[in-house]
Amino acid sequence: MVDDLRKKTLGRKIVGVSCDTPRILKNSTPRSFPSCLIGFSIKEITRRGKNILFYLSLDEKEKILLIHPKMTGHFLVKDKGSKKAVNPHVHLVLYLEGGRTVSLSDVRKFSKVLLGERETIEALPELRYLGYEPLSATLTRTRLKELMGIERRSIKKVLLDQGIVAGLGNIYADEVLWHSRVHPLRPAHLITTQEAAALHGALRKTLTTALRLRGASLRDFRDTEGRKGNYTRVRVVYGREGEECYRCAVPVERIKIGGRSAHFCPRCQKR
DNA sequence: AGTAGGACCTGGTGGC
DNA sequence: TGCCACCAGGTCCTAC
Repeated sequence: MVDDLRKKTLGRKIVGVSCDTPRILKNSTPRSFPSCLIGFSIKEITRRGKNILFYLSLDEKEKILLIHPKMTGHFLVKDKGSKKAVNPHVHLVLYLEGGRTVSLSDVRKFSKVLLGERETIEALPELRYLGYEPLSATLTRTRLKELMGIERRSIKKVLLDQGIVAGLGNIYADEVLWHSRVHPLRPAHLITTQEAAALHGALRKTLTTALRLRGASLRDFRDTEGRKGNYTRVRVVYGREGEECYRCAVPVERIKIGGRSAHFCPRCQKR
């Protein structure tokens, strides 16, 4: 998402803003929000965990627009005169100089939008308490093993905890556990050094592949052109309940862990 | 400390 | 075809 947004919007000035769903604006109103953004240019776009950060500037002034797309939010970028169908789930639009628009589409309206000064945004608990970036060099396999060592919760819950590793969601957590041959209910502190190494490798490989294939789209995700991601081509367990495990042919099972579904192979993922 | 359950929303799917 | 129950990639809150 961020790569696409960077390519298409960096350096452009915001000339208009509209929002039809006040509840997604967590610290402003549809009335105050536009005037806070108009005139600012998009200087940089980054990401921390699942939060997308737009760094904006106008003369000496700087602001950050934080957007968390939650489960179903995604961005669509269009040029003036685009013939693409109007998406009925667009709830926020940034109109850029030159006629380009950046729209936030979200069927379930769970997206979260926050606007503020750099210090305000960076101090927010949703950013401050985030854990390691899974692909950063600082998350070594040794460090991952240490992190797991102090957690008595199930490994699945721990992988989904953004305060430990930031950015993994339900699909990739299941995928990573299958590749690591670790059962999702295994208490995290009981994983072996070898398993931690497998987990570390699977985490890196799964996410790198997912990025290369531009996302999963097992449900709603679309890129900024409205296209689906291709991760389904390499997906191994998520959503394959009842189908044969690719390693041992035993049917994939699905259980609930912390209210979310977990898919795994009961034979090759060790409890 | 950890987890379950509900809340926030809408739409897709499968069963009858 | 229509209706209904159930399910959903995230996170936050309360209650146990």
